[in-house]
Amino acid sequence: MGRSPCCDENGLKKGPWTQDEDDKLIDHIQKHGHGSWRALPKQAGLNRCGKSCRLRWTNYLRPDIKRGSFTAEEEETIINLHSLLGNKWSSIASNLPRRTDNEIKNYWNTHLRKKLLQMGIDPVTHRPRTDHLNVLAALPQLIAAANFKSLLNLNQNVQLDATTLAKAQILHNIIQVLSTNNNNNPSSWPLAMQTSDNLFGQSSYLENQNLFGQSQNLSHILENSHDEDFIVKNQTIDHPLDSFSSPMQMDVQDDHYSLPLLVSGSPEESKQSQIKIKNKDIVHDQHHHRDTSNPSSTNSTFTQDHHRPWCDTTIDDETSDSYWKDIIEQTCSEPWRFPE
DNA sequence: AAACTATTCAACCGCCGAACT
DNA sequence: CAGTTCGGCGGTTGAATAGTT
Repeated sequence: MGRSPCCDENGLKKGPWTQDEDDKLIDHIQKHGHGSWRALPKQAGLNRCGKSCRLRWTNYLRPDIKRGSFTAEEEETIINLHSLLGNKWSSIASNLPRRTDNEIKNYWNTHLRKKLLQMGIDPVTHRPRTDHLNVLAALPQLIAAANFKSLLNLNQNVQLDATTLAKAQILHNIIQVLSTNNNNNPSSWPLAMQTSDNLFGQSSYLENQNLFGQSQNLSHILENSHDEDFIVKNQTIDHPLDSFSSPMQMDVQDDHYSLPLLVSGSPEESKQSQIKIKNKDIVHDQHHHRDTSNPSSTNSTFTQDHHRPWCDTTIDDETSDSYWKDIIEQTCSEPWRFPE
């Protein structure tokens, strides 16, 4: 079956639409409706194929289209629906009044997908990534988990592999530098990072014995977080990044240790709230009861990525060790912004 | 100021299923 | 019933723009 593309017809114009073409299309549809898209171009005096006209109308000229930035609610809706529907853009669009599937698709590919990746969430499965990038992206959660376990005085005999340790060391340096450079002067970071001789020794969070003293594998911490010992009700724990930010607490309720609910604002809102860490940012996701045997596989959606200095960097699916170099470089080139 | 790189998004491409002939 | 047409969908492209060196 199938058919040849309608635009293969001789002499039909392709590419960006002119104002004159737009006017003709709008005028024709307002007067006669679109009827048969194939017949429309000739009737409207357009040297375009019907498909091109339909696309132009449905994605751009239609009067009921809402354009501009996506609201936080819209973002949340898209992410939630995408976790349920996958790349069913038309279905997702049907739940977002006045937004087109094309716009949602573009927004996903250019903003939301990256945002999820930066949070260590696989944008396809909507679950935490399991590759080494996840260790970085989910660092706050991982470290919090480690601290949490330490608080509970658990003893674990788990090997920490050298690679993970090395990466954690780099991250520790980064965070330590951030914590000691409250003047927002990124130019001082590289030197500070190079001269940091305080590896694992005095950190307020990395001196955690379970994490480094007893060589607790980071991922294993989460994998084992369903242990009964790991379940605490109605407690809050200090976030390990407290040393350079306002206290962040994890709400631990209902026998769940929850990863952050993922809700994100529009680009404008994200800028305003970037790097802002507040207690409310991490909440128990009561709407997504995940498998408690694997807390890392939360089905929660995204909230804010501003608790990472590398939040604006792009992390592709393809990974390599050079990534870590890039992380350091990017971290040092991007100013850390503190809560206002 | 120019060259280069990264990002955005409008538009196109190719495929599919339903309707039509 | 087979072939054709059509509308719709998701993936991809590439020009325009913004940012960086």
